[in-house]
Amino acid sequence: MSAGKDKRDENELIAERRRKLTALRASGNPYPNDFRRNALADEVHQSYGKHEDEHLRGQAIRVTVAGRMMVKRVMGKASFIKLQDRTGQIQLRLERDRLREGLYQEFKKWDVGDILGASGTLFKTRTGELTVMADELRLLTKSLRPLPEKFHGLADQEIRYRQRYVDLIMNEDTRNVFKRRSQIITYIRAFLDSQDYLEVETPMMQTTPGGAIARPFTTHHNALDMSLYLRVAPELNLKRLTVGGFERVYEINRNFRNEGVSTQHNPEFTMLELYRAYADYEDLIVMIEALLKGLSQAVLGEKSVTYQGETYNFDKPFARITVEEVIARFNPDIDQARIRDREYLVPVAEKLGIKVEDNYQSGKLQIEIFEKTCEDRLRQPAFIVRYPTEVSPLARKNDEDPFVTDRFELFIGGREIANGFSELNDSEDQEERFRAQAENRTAGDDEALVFDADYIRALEYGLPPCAGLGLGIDRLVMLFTDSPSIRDVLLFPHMRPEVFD
RNA sequence: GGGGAGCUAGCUCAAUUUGGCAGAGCAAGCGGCUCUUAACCGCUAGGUUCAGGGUUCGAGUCCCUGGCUCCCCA
Repeated sequence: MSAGKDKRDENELIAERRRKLTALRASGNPYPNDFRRNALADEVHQSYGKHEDEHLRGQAIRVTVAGRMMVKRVMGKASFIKLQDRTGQIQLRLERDRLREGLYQEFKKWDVGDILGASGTLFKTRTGELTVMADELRLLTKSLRPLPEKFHGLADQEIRYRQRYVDLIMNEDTRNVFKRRSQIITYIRAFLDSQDYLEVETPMMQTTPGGAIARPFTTHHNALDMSLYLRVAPELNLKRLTVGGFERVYEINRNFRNEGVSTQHNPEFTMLELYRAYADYEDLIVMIEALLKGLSQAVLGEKSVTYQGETYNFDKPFARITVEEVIARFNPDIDQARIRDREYLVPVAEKLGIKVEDNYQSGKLQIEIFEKTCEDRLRQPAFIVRYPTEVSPLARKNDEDPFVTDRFELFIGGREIANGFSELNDSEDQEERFRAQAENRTAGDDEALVFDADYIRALEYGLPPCAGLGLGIDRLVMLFTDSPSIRDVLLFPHMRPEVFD
């Protein structure tokens, strides 16, 4: 659709507007920046919407507004138009005889999409719509490209994503998604700041991919002539800061993972990651429950959220169940006594269509089986706990059962929203885990962790006992905006390049 | 990576079982109209049907290749 479209874009409609622009240039500046408004659409509605017409006219309340003209209805010597600003729309009535000589004639040549400023007094129309009777009117920005049709608006998904500016002009729902996204992040910051967390920023470009099991992007630094990775997680740096004495830190920022693109995945995505000293994963579970409950209340005004027709409740403590228990629950045929037996699990996994690699031990097999058979059935908020040590190279082993770690993942609506654990602060144990990951990497697993000698050195100075958490902001925003695709909550989702010829 | 759906005027969409003059509404231009709400009335103009190739007397439609988007699966 978009390929090769640019040339034809210079069509008659644009040519006509360009002619108008040329005429405007001849008689003045079509892009002035000396106009200042004193009212926003929503403020005007809030302050005066309830007053009667007679009262409004008696008060002669003057306002000066500005915005993009979204509606233009000319009826001879009078018109109604609507201006849209960041708060909404306000109607204006223009009458030829109330405006400067000749201005109404000029206005009739202006187009929907142009940005205007106007002053006048408030009244209400016969149908009760609060309206500004304008006596001053200026063109502030000439628009050259026609907006989508006023009734259906912009529906083409591709254009909505590629030309988000048009989507934002046309679709209030889109504007509301991104306003809510901002509210959510603001709430999270306030929540953490109130608990004395320190917000930090750590490098996005690193010499190792960072602490997560994921495939990285690589880039190149020209002056230093060296390869760099875009981080897959800030985890190791944030724990270095915890070693340094920042006992409560967090970062809300981008991670980059070189994976497929889908309704759930974008190559760059936003995570909250936090670390808290003298706390374990159970403390974080309690914290997340409080965070989500408070967030829901703050953003939606209630303690539950309805997503794609299904309602999730944040009011009660969330379910907690171990990985092995949840596998048993959804796979009653599996022999629980042999759930750590690799020889037993391999054929079970293969029967499920899982491609079993030689280096998969029973923990990895458990997780593959879990992902295949359990994940999307976890609808109400649930913490899955005790992840196998094999797949948790940075998490603390459980004191009683070293096969598993003190780790959880939070699932809502069948999707992983958060991942957290008590941190591994035994440098010798960590060194062994890195070596195991390095072996996997040598065996061809390009998602495996890279041995990070400086991180071991940091741990050797002493990482206080602590717990850490990663929470996917995009997925959280999807949940709280009822958005079916991650692209709907990213202002500029990743797209293949548009071809301009 | 595999499967399915889609791409027609600036926008939203049509175009008959089985190939036969590519249309409407909005937007635009001109004219009319001093309370409209997708304002209304009249006239006019607007097309590389995603791109390239093929079949055919004739292709938006059928076939092949490619591009981009969406959805499902891995």
